[in-house]
Amino acid sequence: MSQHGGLGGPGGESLLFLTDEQLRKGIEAMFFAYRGFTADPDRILENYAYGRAHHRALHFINRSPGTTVNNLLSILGVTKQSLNRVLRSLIEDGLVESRVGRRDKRERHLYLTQKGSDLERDLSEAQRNRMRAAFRAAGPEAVSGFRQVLEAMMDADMRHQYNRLKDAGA
Amino acid sequence: MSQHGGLGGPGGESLLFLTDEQLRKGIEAMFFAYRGFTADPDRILENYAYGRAHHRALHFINRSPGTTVNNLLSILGVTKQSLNRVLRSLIEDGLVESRVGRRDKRERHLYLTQKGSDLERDLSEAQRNRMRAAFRAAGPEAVSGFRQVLEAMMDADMRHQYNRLKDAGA
DNA sequence: ATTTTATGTCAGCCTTGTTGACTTTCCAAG
DNA sequence: CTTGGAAAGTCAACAAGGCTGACATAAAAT
Repeated sequence: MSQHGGLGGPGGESLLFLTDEQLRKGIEAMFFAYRGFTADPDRILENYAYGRAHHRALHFINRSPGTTVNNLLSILGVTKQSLNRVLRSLIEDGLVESRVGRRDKRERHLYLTQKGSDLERDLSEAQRNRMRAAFRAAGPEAVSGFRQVLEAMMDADMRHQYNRLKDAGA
Repeated sequence: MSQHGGLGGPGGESLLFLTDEQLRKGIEAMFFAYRGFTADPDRILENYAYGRAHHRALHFINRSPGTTVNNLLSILGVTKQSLNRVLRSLIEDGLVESRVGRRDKRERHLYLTQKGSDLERDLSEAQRNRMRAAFRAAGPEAVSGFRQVLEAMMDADMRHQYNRLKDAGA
């Protein structure tokens, strides 16, 4: 086993926190925290015929209005069939508008309608409230560390997606 | 909108990091990081007839050998029917042993067999490797902040479960 | 003119969650 | 000792949301 920690050998001071025990705590923290992270939007979605997949679509369309289907596909990391099922219901219900591209007419550009924007706001507000409470409780330095670790945990291509979004909105 | 930040009014210095923009970055970081978090075990599980649900069961049985079904139920937060399907296949395939309770014979105490322990080790090693790389890249202080924010993000009852596990293993 | 790309759609499958109804076992209170 | 209720397991039916494969259409690119 890779049990580091304890005795401060050469470089030991930087390995002190990397025991399997510490790593397992991190793993379990991710597991339990993610449950909390999704709990509030999930509760709201129970009142609709929508699930987490719809929430994700609404979030990223709101985030990048006019985004194409292909773009959304690569961000969400699902198949087009899977996404299409979600988008179809959102379009039918009038939460998302799909406009044919002007330059490239094959593309569909996605926008939230007022109705879609309203639901997105409800969902993200619930999620932001929890995030805000957690950030407030932990403090600014903890928040910085939180983000650093999460960024380092992403796959490289997802980190690029994340950074494109991050920079676009800032 | 609850756009704080900017101008350092009364208490402004402690709210500087709580803009909706910062919160949204935190939300997206959680989303993308969780994908990375599960990616490696998922890849291993493709070679078996198992999924994430089996991984979770193996993890927590390994974590608390002899735990009862009810106990596992409350940790995993699923229905007994859902867990039962997973446990049944793990028991049939000889990865988990279910022993009738000595004091209360209604209870089943769950243990990993050698085979179950082997798979659990593979899965958790893959997950730990990523966590270790992220922790190493971010540094000890970031790790502390990471854990603080995640703990604050959990539901209260999940935080209790987490702490019981945390203390037991330490 | 042909190929590639973007999108949509149909059919079918899997995992993993749900509810409801029911049985068996067995501890514990009356 | 009987009975109520808790713990566990099972069966059936269903839904969300992933997946693959096959196919259609329109439009861009070559």
